[in-house]
Amino acid sequence: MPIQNLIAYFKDYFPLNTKEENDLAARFSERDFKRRQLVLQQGDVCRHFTFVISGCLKMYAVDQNGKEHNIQFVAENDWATDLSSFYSEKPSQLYIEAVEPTAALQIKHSDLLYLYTNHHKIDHNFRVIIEQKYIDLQNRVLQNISSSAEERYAYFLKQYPNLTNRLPNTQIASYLGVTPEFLSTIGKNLIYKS
Amino acid sequence: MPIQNLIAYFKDYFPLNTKEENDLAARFSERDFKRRQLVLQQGDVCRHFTFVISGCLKMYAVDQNGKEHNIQFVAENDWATDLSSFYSEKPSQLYIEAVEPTAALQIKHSDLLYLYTNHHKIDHNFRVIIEQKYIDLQNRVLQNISSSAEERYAYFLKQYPNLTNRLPNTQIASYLGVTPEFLSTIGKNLIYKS
DNA sequence: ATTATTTCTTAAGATACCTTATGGGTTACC
DNA sequence: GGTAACCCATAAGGTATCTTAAGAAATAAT
Repeated sequence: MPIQNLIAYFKDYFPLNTKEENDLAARFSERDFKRRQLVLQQGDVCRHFTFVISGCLKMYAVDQNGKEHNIQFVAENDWATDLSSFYSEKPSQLYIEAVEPTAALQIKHSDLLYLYTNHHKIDHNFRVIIEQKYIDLQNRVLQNISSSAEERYAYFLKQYPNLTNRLPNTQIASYLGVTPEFLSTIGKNLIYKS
Repeated sequence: MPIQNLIAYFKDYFPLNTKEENDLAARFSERDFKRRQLVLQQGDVCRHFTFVISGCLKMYAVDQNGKEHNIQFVAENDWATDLSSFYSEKPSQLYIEAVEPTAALQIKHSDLLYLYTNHHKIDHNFRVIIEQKYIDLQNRVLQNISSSAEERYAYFLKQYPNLTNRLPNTQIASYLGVTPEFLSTIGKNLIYKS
C-alpha cells in the first residue's frame, strides 16, 4: 500500500494519531507515470502536491533557446510540485516529467488546505519538511556561487550516490548548469582522483 | 514600537487575534547592530530567529581561501537565521553581519517552539513565509544554472532596486558569484543597454 | 534481433569569467 | 579635516567553460 509509505515518512517527522492518518490517507490518490510522461507542463496550473513512492521525476524550466534546465530531481520519499503555481493557482513556468516509471501519491489543493486547517500537526510537518528543503537549496546556491563545476559534480556524486547510476549524465549536467561535453571531461578527472 | 512592524508583517499573512499578538510580542526582544557587527559567527550555534526592522544584514560563508560568499541579504521585514544550526543547535558554518546600522527583533529557539506549539496560526504563518522564500531561492538556482553573469546582474537590479544603492558592488558581486572586477565591466554594458 | 534514438567521448576554436596589478575616487573614523 | 580603509574602474594575460562537430557506445522501441 503506497499510502503506508507516506504515513511512515510523516511519522519520521512527528507521530500521527489514527484520525490524522485516516484523514491523510483519504485525501491522497495513487497515480503512476510512464517514463517521459509529464506530471506538469508549462502553462498549466499545478494542481497537486506529488509524493514519489518509487521511480524518479525531474523538474525543469525551458529557456528562450529551448534548452531545458533541471531545477530538481525527485526520487523516493520526496515531493514534487511547483509551489508558486500550486498556491497562486496561476499557470506554471515549469515542467515535471518522469525520468523512470514512477509510482506516486497526489493531493489536490483544496484537500491539502483542509488538512492544514484541521490538523495542526500536518501543517507543522509540512513546515519542517520545507525548512529542510530550504537548507538543501541554500547549500546548493552556495555551491553555485563559490565552487567550480568539478567541485559541484563531486558534491552531487557524494550527496546523491543512488541517483548517479539512475540518471544519464546529460541530466546531471543540466542540473549542475554545465554542458554534457564539459561534464564528460570533468568526469574523467574525477575517476583518476578517487 | 518595532514589535508593531512585526505584527503588521504577520497580519499580511493571516490575521492574528489579541492573544496571539501578545504572546508574540512578549517573546521577541529588540536588538540593534552597528555596521560590521556580527549577528552570528561561524562556530557559534545560531540561537535566534532575527527579524529586521530597519537596516540590512548579509549572510555569508567563508571558503578555504578565506573568500566570503554572500548567500543572502536581509533588509526590512525579512528574516535572518541559519536554519540548520538553529534547529539542530549545532555550530553554524555561516556568518551574519550588519552591512548598515540595523534594528532587529530576535526570538530564542525555545520561545519559538512555544509559539509553534501553542498557536497553530503562527506555525502556519511560518510555513507560508518559508514557502515563499523557497520559491525565491528556487528561482535563484534556476538563474545560476541557466543565465550569464550579466543576466543575473540585470535580474538582481530589477528584483532588488532598493538594495542596489545601499550595497557596494563588491557585495553584490559576491552574491552573484562573480568577481567585482568582472561585475564592473558588466555594469558598464548595462548602462548603455538601458 | 534489429533499428532508431539517445548518450558518451574527444577535440578544436570561441567566449565568459578570473587573476593580478595599478591608480584614482569615496567613504568611514578619530 | 585629515588619514586610513575601502571601493570602483581599467587592462593584460590566463583559465574555465561553451560551441560545434563527428563517431562510437549504450539504450530504447519496433
